[in-house]
Amino acid sequence: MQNSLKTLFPNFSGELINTIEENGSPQDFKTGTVLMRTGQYIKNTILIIEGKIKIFREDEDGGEFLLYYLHPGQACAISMICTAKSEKSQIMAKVVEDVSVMMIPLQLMDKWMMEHRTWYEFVIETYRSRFEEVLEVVDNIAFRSMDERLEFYLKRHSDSCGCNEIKLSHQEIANELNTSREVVSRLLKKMEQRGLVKLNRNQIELLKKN
Amino acid sequence: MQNSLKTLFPNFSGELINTIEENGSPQDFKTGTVLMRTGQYIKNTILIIEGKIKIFREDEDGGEFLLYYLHPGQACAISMICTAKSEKSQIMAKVVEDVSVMMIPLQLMDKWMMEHRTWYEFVIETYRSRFEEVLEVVDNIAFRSMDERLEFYLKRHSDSCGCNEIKLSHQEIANELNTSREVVSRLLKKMEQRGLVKLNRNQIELLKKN
DNA sequence: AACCCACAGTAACATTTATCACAGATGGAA
DNA sequence: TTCCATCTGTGATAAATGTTACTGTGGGTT
Repeated sequence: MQNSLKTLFPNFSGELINTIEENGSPQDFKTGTVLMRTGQYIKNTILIIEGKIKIFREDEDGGEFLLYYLHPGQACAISMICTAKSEKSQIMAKVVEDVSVMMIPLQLMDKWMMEHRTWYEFVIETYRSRFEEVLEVVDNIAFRSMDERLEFYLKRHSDSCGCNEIKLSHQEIANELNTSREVVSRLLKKMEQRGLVKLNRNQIELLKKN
Repeated sequence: MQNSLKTLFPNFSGELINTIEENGSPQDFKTGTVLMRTGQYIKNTILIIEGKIKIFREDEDGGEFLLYYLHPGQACAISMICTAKSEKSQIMAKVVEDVSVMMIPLQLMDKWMMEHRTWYEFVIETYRSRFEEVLEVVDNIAFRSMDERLEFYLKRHSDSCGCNEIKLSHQEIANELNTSREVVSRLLKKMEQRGLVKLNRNQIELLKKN
């Protein structure tokens, strides 16, 4: 574990790593677990060691909208800022690939910010990059139509897993883009005709165009 | 000026106020000035003393999309986080009501974060609340249709100015919601029929329902 | 007054997206 | 194999939004 932290968070000082070891509690969660729910109070922040977590918004009718994924070596930005006042969560966090995480009590956040330069930098950078990512999401829904958003979504997925096969059903994709399955099926079919993808059951293969 | 800072940022310690006085440079900008442009490097952060600044995204074709407004007593969250590396701006900032601001060189940010507890808390809180605001924006475009978004937009405006008369042309509103004037006109007309607003030239009066 | 111009209303039409309805395909379980 | 559940494809239609085109209106200018 010590090893994992060191390699996953290479910028952390040795001292900080030790502090994390002492104060954090390692935990595992199965795919499907909801780690955080809108309106719920946040008591911990999370460092991801392994697996994948989906961060999304949910509306009253249960509609979803994907914001971003958290991967190993990353942390939940939102929880890191809800600091002192242990604010309510404005997002949902759901495990999409079995995770192993390090839970860190929120009350340590402020302390560490002052004591550990590398922690401070990590928090700021995490927050900055998440904000940026959300702004990109805003761009997509504000300026682009469904077909472009779908392409962007697929590309992001393949970037994130480093492979060209995306193992998701049309329904799942539709959920994350907050549209309907039929729309996704149709648009994917068009993409296939344009030679951008190859469609199989439960799997979409991205064909590099270049 | 000293007085303004004290009243506008009541949580700042006296010491911090002095430091700001010494290092910041007060500046005024006229309505219409673009303070920050997408892709531009950020060298300063800004405390708003007076006036109003609009923060929005812009696409390749010049389409706009409103994120939020900055009022007196607030600061530009984005610039505060682009800290050390003086990152590029991902947003546009435009003066919509003559402003008087305090410019603070970015290289002081990290230093102050460590030295001034009240500055640290202000930055964190600013960032948290802006993130939250942007998430609300995401909700609106992801889950709501144009008529609901328009109502929300009008309400936000009247809240922000504390009055019920919104002095904007349909065109301006359409720009900020990234739609067309015709659509805004249509929807406003429907709202008038439902008794929610009263329409005048260059002015929309919100009628309290209840 | 005569004119101009930004603003507002509205009809007609195009396009995009959502919804409904159903059929076929695939793979695993019995 | 047979059966069933899930996934996928597709047409028909509805609803929302965007686009084009034109009219009217009010205020300010000359």
